[in-house]
Amino acid sequence: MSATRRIGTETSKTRAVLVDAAERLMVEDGYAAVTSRRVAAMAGVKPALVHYYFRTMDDLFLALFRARAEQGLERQARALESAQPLWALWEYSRDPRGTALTMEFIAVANHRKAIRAEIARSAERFRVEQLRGFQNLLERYGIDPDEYPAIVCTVLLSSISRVLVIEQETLGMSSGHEETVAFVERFIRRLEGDRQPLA
Amino acid sequence: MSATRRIGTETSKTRAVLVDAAERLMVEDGYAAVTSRRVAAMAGVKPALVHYYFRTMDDLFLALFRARAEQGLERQARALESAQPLWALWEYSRDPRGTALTMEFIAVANHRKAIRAEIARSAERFRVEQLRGFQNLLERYGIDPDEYPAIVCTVLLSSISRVLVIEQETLGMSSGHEETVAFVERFIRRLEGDRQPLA
DNA sequence: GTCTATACTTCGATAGAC
DNA sequence: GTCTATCGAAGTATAGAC
Repeated sequence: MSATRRIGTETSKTRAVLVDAAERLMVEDGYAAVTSRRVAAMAGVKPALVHYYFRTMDDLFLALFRARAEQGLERQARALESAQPLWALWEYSRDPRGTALTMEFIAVANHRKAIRAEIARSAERFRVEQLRGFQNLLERYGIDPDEYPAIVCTVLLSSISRVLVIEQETLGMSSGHEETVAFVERFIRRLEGDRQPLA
Repeated sequence: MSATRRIGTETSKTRAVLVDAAERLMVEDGYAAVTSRRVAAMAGVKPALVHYYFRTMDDLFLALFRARAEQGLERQARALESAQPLWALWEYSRDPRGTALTMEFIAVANHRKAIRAEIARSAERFRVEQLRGFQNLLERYGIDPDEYPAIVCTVLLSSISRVLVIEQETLGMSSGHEETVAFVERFIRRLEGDRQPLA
């Protein structure tokens, strides 16, 4: 391995295509399916090109993770600023694609130490941002913070949505889901009324 | 592949050692680390022996899964029959080892279709058994089933505990955990009092 | 920027000796 | 029951031509 090995630019169109292909493989077939050969095949290029844009496969995983985490943070911020923040956040958290990706990355974290730190840092940031939003919200809605602390609401919301999505999407299992969704939405409705259709 | 290929007995001592090795690898390094070579190395035998006891690696995954699922169901049943069922179930659900294994199997399910059905069936069984226990419990404790349906309690308990364990064990992340645990245990304490030390 | 060609590793699986 | 030996497939990664 020479120290001067060439690497493609980060703004390349092909690079973005490779990241998208990696994402599709990861969501549909699991992280073990994200190999240079299969990513290249899905993108319609040759495997060597993957290594031209990403020195190692870890670099590709990290590029994908960072791109999606960035988008996720923005989406969460928009949800918190919307007219019905709880509804918006609940819907966002139940998005199957994002959760499937998150779960695969957590699995990756279990055996690629280089990636674990990045994921942990990002997860922490999601939580902190969401907590900040919840603190404002619960105060606005007049919730007693001793009875329902904002941080607890944050953890509960992500826990419930995540497990529901995993069971549904990955395992095709849904017993108790309808009732749990109704239970959560009863709370939200009490605070924000019925969900208004988006403009 | 001849149709008469030899296969070792299910009661073999070595076979059990191989299953244990597979479990350790899976928990510590993720499912991708469970290869015939590495399992054999950890068990102190040669790779060919793995294929003598398990025709394919899928067979090994399934054997591991079934064995642990069986143990888990028994443990859950004992928890539900104990003096403080909610406390016992809560503690059982927060066991790190079991959850790490569960998460890896869910990741496996995403790309090994043969294993998905088995996991889904097992998860369903856990839920049904726990639901049955909760229905008795909540009635005994005088909980209004319209306000807190047993099935919802079941889903909530598994969701919260699972996400807490993943974040803690896999990512080393713990913000909000203490508060969430306190929140859950406040409910349990209201129904079953303080946790009594085990005999 | 993309390719061909290739080195090296690890994997699943099997046949057959002991 | 356990081993040696081995095949073919698939993986990561690199050098160098175009």
